[in-house]
Amino acid sequence: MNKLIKKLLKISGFKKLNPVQEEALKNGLLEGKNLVIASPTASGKSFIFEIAGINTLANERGKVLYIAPLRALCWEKYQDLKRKYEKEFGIKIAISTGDFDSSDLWLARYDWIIVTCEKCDSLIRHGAEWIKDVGLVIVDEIHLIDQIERGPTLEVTITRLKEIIQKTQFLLLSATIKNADELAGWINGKTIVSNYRPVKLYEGVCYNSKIVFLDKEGYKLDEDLPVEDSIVKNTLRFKKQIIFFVGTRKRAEKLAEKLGKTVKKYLTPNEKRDLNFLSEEILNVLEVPTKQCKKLAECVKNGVASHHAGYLSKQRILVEEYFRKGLLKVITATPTLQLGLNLPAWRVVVRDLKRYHPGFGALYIPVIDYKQFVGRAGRPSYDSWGESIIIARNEMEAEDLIEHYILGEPEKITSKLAVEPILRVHTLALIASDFCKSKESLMDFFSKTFYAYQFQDIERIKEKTFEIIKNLKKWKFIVSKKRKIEATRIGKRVSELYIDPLTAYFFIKSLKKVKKIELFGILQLISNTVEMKPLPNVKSKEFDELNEVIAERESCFLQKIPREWDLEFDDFLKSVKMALVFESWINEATEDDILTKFKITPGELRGRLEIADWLLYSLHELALLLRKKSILKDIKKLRVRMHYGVKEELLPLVKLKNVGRVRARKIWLSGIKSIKELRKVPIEKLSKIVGPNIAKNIKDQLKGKKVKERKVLTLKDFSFS
DNA sequence: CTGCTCGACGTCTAGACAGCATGTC
DNA sequence: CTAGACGTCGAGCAG
Repeated sequence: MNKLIKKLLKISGFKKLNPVQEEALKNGLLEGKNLVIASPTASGKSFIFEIAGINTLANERGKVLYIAPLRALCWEKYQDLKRKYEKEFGIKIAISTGDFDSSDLWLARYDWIIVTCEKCDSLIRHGAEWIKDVGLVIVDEIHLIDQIERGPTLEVTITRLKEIIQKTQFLLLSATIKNADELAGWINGKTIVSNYRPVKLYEGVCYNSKIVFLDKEGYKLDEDLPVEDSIVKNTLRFKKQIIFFVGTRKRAEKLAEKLGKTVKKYLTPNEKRDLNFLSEEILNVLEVPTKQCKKLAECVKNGVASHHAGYLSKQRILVEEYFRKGLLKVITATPTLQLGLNLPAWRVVVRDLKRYHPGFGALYIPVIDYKQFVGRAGRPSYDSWGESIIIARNEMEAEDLIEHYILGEPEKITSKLAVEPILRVHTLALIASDFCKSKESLMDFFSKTFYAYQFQDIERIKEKTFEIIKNLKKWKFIVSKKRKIEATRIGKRVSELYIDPLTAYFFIKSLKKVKKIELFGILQLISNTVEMKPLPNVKSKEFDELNEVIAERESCFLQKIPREWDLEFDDFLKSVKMALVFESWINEATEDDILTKFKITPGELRGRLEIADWLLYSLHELALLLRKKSILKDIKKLRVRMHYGVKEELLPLVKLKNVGRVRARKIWLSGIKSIKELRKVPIEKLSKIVGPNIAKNIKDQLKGKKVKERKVLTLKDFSFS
């Protein structure tokens, strides 16, 4: 066996290669052959690309580019690779995602670069030179190319990479899908399909108080408990952990609450003590805990936690960490945990197999999703096998579910490229980065996509693209000279800002119209964009109130108010609600106020504010290009207020480090209303307001003249645990 | 008159990427 | 064309 592989095996703590890995080697993994590998989670796909990556670097075949769909996944992979290989092989590993960025210019100096798909797209648009030096491209979770929202970006990004670096090796990693061959055909490579798992998985069904497996003896359950409880009881008797997948957030929270009663009987005093600490930590993530935080904290005391996107990421990370450590026994989750993330449990229960789709009602989830869920069953170094359980109502249903999910074949994946908004974004991007300079070259590009390969026909795309080009011209983002198409200055900027050209068009239209700025109007403008969608629902009770707001503030709006019977009215109403939420935020409402009043969870609010920040920045940049000097300052101010969630009067105070909305308000209330006054206040008095440490810190910051020190942030500064 | 239970009816539903420049309680 | 859990509100009943 190759010396290098031996060394890598040792580092990763494996004894020998598994069948999938052998297969990959046989098919030219180290010889630069393109491969599609379709196998279950935890089948050792990571190790395959690690071998390929290190080999590429060792033979100086160029950089390695790793693309994953989630920031969390990138972060996990980054830490893992760094720990294992950076020192050992003297290679430099970098991460570049929306929240962590090893400054783009420097990326050229790194050997192995980890990015999200959108970031990769953005880097290409900004013309990153080092892309040319990439010798191996690894795309993780490639089956997401099927997703309507983000798949096309992935598809276009891969196509562009293929065009820029034609000799480069491509390694596509996928969940088990039906048509992996098609993907392989597209990238002109070979397919490796396998069902190998390092830990044996037994898939079963639960009905009539028993769990039945296909190829293993089942369990009899307590009949006097609800199903979920008796499954948990059965699990805890083996001293094992379990994850439940359910359909909605509410159900996840509810189930966690319910299961606490059963779980707490199995906790040792030590565990109870540790859980109380954890509970406390989870409770105090916010200035004022919301009802939701309190509920989660209560559950955690019993060794159970729910997990979904409505929580703050810090809370989620805590839950994941302590489940991994074995302290938490049960997680009830929505599909947040579907992808990647190393969070296995001995047992996985898929409780809700139907999910609601607007306009279609409740539909069964795809087999791929089911397989991804149960892929988490079995912790490689702890369990000698894993178990997954579907909950059925009766024997009849159980048989159907076994047939469909356990024995069934995963679906085909199909290209979703012909979807308008995304095609619009990419058409402009292709033109703006001079990648395509005519209709013909655009069509030539699209003919190299997975869509074209799969359907052998790009007529639909052609039609849509021509329509899009017409609009982009109308909006003055592109111009055509003779047969050539070119982006205008503003078109280029729009493409770089990574916003939908349609959003940019609305922004520009509004900016041209605006004379005096109305904050509410701006807030509504950024709320009614593609980027902000899907907007939180308007409850029927809120309807009247919102209509009143609309009437009262009629003059604020930058867009024309649609009529109640217009199609856009629904979105308009939602955007007004969103604007009200933002307004409360910058008027210093707490997260709990917002949760109570608008039913928007802290996690969701945080997410929206992030989008708002990005859109406000874009709005500012467009105003700059339009020479709307008079409103630049106002937009900037609004952006800062949104960032901190403060009224205008606190703006001077939040400029200080370690002073956010809470401390700033405290200081202000004590009568200190400006930096000037703050300088005069004796440190003793300030200590009483914000505590001695912070007081000293503030005073130190004021010592220096006006010079603001800029710190170059490295990733070391972000430690998660 | 008050407080409770029950059922009919109505309501609501998963997730998360990007720009830029850096730090809350 | 298609679901199902949960909240709300009013009716009906006991105290």
